[in-house]
Amino acid sequence: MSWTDERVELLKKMWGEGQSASQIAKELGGVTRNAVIGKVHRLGLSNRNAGAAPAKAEAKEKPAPKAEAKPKPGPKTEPARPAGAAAPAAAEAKPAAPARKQIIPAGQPLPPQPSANEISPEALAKVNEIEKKAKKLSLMELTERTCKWPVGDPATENFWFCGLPVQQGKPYCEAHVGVAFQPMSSRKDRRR
DNA sequence: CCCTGATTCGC
DNA sequence: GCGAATCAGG
Repeated sequence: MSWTDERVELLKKMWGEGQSASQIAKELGGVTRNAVIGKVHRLGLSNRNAGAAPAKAEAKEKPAPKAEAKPKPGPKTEPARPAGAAAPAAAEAKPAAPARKQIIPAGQPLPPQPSANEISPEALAKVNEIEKKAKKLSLMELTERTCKWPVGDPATENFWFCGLPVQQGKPYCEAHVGVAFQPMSSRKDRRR
């Protein structure tokens, strides 16, 4: 595969969105993350920060900068370099969820959720919290590293998958891993 | 161990 | 220019 215009464009786009090199590589296909990173650097867009945190002051090194570089030969004042400031990742506009109270209905045919088991109350609270931040992805939007925790009623319109970054290895995000993998305890009364 | 980006350097 | 290998973190 070669770096065609399209591919480079997608690379720029994704990198700008903060996607990781490996994700981009995967998306592009035919290249490794190394290739992506290499390209990113060659394109000179390694800095994902444009005009942010110039705090650091490093003007040292290069004791003999022979030729004098004229940083601003132009007479006009330049705004430094807006570079690819791009969008700072403003969260997607939430489709103003009409039915915001999607509290899980009573023990319905819900997936793994141990319903009101005795999971760490904290864990549950945590889940409720992150579910607000959930990406609310559809089945087809799920990827290798998006939390596949289902939320809502599959038979309803307001059904989606968490979609947050998964915990490495697991199929769920940190919060959901917390409630998904419980050391099955409570139900120890197998009166079979 | 999984991952991340950064750099090097032979091609 | 390209990207595998390697490095340096998390």
